[in-house]
Amino acid sequence: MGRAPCCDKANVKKGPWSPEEDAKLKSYIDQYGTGGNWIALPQKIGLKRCGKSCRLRWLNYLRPNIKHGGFSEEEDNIICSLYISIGSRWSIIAAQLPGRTDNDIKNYWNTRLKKKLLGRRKQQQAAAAATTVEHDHHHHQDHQQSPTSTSNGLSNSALERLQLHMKLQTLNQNPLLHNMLWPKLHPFQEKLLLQAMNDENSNNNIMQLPLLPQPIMMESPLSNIGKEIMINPTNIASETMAMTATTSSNTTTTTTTTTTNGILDHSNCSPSMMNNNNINVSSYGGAFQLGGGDFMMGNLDNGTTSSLVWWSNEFETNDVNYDRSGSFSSSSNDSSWDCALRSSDDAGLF
DNA sequence: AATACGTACAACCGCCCTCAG
DNA sequence: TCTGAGGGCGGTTGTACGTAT
Repeated sequence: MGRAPCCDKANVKKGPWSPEEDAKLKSYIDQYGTGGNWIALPQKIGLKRCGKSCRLRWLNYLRPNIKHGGFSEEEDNIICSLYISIGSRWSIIAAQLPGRTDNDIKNYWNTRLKKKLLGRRKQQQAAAAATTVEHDHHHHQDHQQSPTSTSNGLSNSALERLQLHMKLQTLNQNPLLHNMLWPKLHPFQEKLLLQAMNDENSNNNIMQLPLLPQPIMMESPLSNIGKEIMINPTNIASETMAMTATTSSNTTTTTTTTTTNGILDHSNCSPSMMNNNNINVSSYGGAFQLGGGDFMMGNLDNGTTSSLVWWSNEFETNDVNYDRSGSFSSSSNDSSWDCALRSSDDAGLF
């Protein structure tokens, strides 16, 4: 059963916003706020616009401190690492980049960054030609039938992330991703990726990529090796998770903030992977072991900032598998990290 | 100069989730 | 417990602008 439309489509203006409309909307919200009801807003102001359209215009363009264009290399790195880790959760990625909107990042990724990293499709095909049968150019036509997945069940996003992952492995000195090291794919994951790219006629719709049973070894120097980052119990079940861990040389202080639907929440809910609430930065030379759980992690380290991505199949507690993705960032005197994690359900895509 | 093609980005569509009643 | 309105989100489209032929 369909839903009633949120507004009278016939009497609503669409298309680009005029400066007058912008001014009306901005001055009203500056003065009175949104009132928590976008649908009613345009009527109050006298705008012939859908409430959703007003919301979008405000969030993506009119609200204060919005940045447009001019993405920095650091922002590129964060977007890339988060995309590999959590996929197209643009709102979560945007939350890590102050002043950026999910729409902006999504557009930037689709139109520029993806091409910058992966190159053109023909180049991808050429790279894959040694081991695969060329078929990739059918993807656009596939949209009618299967807009979000390949015939073997891997989502296009997951496939793209795998391709990106493999591509980055081959680029020891990618000028864009300076000093960035990525964990290698497990041979079995690699095999499945190639199979996914080859197997045009496969009917397998439940393909899952297994996780590695051990941490990835890497050689990236990381200033925090040997230190221990304390993480307080955190409500993992929250829609969006944000944690901040602050460390200093010998003493460890922890500030943990969990955001549940925009509301700060410090309730107790410790996932099994965070044994003793410790994230132990082990001597794996950039790989991290976390509470003894099975996980993989990659990092990028430019000397002052390290960004980590990791995923685990131990992301569960109280017999509940959480299917939410989350992210946390931590800062210390000598480094700051931005991390993203994936739950076991999603991890199969990687 | 005209046309075709490519790119960037604002905006829309429609599905999903949350939560109040 | 159920229902539906509103908000959030990702995917997609429309269009202006730039570049190549």
